[in-house]
Amino acid sequence: MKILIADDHTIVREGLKRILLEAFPFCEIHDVCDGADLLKKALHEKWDIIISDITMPGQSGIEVLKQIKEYAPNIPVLILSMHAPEQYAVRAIKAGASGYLTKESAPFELVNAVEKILGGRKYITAQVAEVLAESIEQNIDKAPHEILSDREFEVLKLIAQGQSISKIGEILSLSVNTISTYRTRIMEKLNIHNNADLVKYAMKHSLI
Amino acid sequence: MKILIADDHTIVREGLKRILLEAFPFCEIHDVCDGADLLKKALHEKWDIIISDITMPGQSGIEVLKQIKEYAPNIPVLILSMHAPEQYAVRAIKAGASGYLTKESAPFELVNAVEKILGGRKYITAQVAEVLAESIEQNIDKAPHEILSDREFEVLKLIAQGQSISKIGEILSLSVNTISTYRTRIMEKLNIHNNADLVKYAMKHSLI
DNA sequence: TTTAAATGTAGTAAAACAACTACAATTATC
DNA sequence: GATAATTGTAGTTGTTTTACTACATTTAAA
Repeated sequence: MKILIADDHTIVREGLKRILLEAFPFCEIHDVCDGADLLKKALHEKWDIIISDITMPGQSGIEVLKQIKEYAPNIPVLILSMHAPEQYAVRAIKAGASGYLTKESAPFELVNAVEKILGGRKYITAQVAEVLAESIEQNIDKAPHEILSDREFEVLKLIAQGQSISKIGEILSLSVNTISTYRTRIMEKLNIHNNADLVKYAMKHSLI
Repeated sequence: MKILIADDHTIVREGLKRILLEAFPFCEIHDVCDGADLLKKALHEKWDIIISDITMPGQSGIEVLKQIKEYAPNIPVLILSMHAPEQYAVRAIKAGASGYLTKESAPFELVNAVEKILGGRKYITAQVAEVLAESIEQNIDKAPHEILSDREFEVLKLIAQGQSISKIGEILSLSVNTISTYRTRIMEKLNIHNNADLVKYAMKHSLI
């Protein structure tokens, strides 16, 4: 059995390996530390499951997930994030993840998830199920930022973190103009008129 | 040997345990998941070393660290954080930490750190040393914004309110370049590198 | 009481950004 | 199943911002 782990924190990767090896002593585990490597490795070798973080240098985990799903739809991906499900679970599942766990989960839950996913099923915790259910309801009762597209959301967070427009362009490998367009659309959608309010918005909604 | 680990992410805690047990097979490791438990456990038992995250629910790791150092100054504490040293290392060391590592470090570095600290020394990486050195040159007893000049303070507030540089120039009837210079000086003094952090700073200190 | 640092102020040139416009590909909606 | 809206993406152009540099006044330190 081959498992691929993606996480930018070495300690986390190494910890994960040990947890998984304890449960699956005969599995072969590889790891990568950013989105680019993840994509490369995911497509060039055969894996039984990929376990990936969301926030990594370079492309976000969701982006990479989409690409993996495009080119290798059969590799199941379990997202293991630090963020509460409210923030990313829906996007992750929509992008094709087989499960969404937070790093607050217990190891046995991780192991359960891996087993279930290897069996061809999805692993949806009660918490994730709840936000999924909610997300199906109308946009009316959504927080404004939930109507942002994936890219817009990504850019919102980067701006709120203090990244400049051009840096974001670099990070996402997109034209500066594209980022600028996203920013404009974000501000329209959130009815906000400058970066400062955008930062405040992000703080208020614990997006950063 | 008794080690106490504090981190809010179960997976991280469990991973850490395994890494440490591999290096120190006979040690006894306990773990807690928030600041309150950490403090309680730290003071009610005897530990050879505490390894703690910074961002935890409830009190921050730094807060708890200060309290531990107040009541049990002899227990060495190693801070293991996700944040780059620039952000927290100085505060951590000042609060009495014996070392500051990020989760990007390799396991062997963690083990090295633990060994050195158990030997009664401090473990300071080159990166941390650098920010420490810088911090000495700065005025750290005052709240940073207290060292701003009047004009600088005025500009800080306007920026944090979302005014653009040029608008501020208009408001204060000064050249745009002048405002820009103030902004630069503000950022130098507050050791901040973008408007977003400036907004966060202002919010944190209730300046807006 | 010199000397050094901090403050208030701008100019210039280069870099970054915003505002439009545009268009193909999705995705909703009717 | 056709039509409208949304999303992902950029180019062009004019505006804003930054990064430096500079300099006269205050203020603080030796």
